[in-house]
Amino acid sequence: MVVDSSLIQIPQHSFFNISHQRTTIFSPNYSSLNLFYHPINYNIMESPTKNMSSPPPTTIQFPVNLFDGHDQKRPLLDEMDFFAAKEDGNCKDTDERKEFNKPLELDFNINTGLQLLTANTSSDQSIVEDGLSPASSEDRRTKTELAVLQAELERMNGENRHLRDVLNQVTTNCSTLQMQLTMIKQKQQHDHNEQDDKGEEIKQQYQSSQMRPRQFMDLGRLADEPSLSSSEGRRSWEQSRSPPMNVVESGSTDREDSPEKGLSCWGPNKVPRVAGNESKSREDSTTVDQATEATIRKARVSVRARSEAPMITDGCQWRKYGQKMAKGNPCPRAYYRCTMAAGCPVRKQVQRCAEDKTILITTYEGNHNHPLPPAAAAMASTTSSAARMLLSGSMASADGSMSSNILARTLLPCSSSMATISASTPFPTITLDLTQTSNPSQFKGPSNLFQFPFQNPHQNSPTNPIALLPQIFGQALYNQSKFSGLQMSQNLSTLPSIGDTVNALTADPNFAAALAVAVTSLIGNSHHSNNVTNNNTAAATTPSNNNDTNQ
DNA sequence: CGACTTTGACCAGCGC
DNA sequence: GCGCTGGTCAAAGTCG
Repeated sequence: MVVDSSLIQIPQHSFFNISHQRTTIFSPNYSSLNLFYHPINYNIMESPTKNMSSPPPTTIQFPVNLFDGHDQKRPLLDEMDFFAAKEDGNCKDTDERKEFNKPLELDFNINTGLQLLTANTSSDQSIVEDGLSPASSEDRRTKTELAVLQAELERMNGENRHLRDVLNQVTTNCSTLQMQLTMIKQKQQHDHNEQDDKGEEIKQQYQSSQMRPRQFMDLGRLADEPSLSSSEGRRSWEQSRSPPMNVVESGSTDREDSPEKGLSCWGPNKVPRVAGNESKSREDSTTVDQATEATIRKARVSVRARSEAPMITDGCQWRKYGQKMAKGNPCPRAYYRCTMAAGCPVRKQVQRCAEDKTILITTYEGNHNHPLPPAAAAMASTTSSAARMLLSGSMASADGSMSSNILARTLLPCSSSMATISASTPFPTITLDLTQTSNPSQFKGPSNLFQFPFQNPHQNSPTNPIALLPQIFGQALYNQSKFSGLQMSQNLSTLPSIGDTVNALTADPNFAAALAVAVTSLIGNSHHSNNVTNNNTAAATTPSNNNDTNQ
């Protein structure tokens, strides 16, 4: 509602009572002034912090800042078409309106940049002191309660966010410890078996079968526990042909200082350079940190997901720099590098599965050296965690691959068979298979490590496996085939914070109930409200477009 | 015109 | 040493 300051003039100490389609102006001089909105031109300027598409609360009172330099002896105003004065061409001028137009010609300034929900309480106080009706006092009390509830909402929001961060950190640490414990148990089990009555031949077979996975295990130790680096692990690594050996230069890493930091967002590093013979002369001088860094960089996370789109959207910006026909696959493999920051070493490969072309295989490699948007951070966190679990993994099996029970439980709580770790490739690779149907009820666990940070109402089909993808990856990996890139980018850039609010509101039923009571009490004062208004009011009250909140 | 994609060339590692 | 393969580069083309 845009009120031109030159249109109407209302005496001091008046205030508005805005309800749906009607605005009542209470004034000591006038009994009441009812202003009927033009339904079609219902356009209210709200605070910039609020959603512009959300209509105001159904019933709002706000003081009117007046200056009265004109005739106070105006006729008693009863009702008027609020838009008649501005839209003469569109409205039929009744005699009644013409009567009203006379006083509206007086200059008057109403600031309706409506801070409707954060009204000045001091002004409210002045209203009370000016001797208002009991009904308005009741409204003021309701309004105050609403303000208190909003403050409480914000406080709980922040608290919820903080607790979730803490929970994620604790869960991550727990997962790491769990894997390390399992690693120790398995090692002890193997040692015990070796000490029993197994012959040397069996022992050699076991060691042979363990060779490649042990590389990862030892390197994982290097990554997570530099002080525990074993010479065996280093030898295994140095005997490997993996390119990380050839790392000439490696940037500093923050992983040693704070593993959680590395998990929350891929830390910075420099682009390692592969330089054949040159690096060989430096092998002896290669530090553990460099090997670790190279290992982290070369560790790959492969995501299998059904998608008709040529590439899944993960929140990052990618630039295609090559395409090759891979052996044994009629579909070409595309190479992308991250372009969100100059020199970002992160790259990914996108290729369709040869057996099932509806499956899109995306392989990530490297660490981002720049801040990430929330959606990309969620993705990066997931893949980084997967890579770290891979590098610290101990779930070795005799066939060269690793069973993924623990990894699946920790990384992908929704499924126990989605994650596999492969040692058959030159680089340690973890594959997250999201093409399998999983039980959506398993997502309901209270402390999943990778809770979906926000939801998209368009894709919450629990029976659709692809719909589970964003829930796992914070929606970053969602198949974009059904949405435009613009829409998705907007969602990714704006929804996380909204999602936090949504989660905060929906997570606590008591809070939701309290909020519902507050909203109901607010809108209950309006007798002209309809369902649409109620919904919009709730949307304007809650700082998000919460489609899932049951109120 | 800048950003991006395409595509052939180039390089390194590996197996024979 | 040669060929194969994966990965990358960079010039040319395309697009908005």
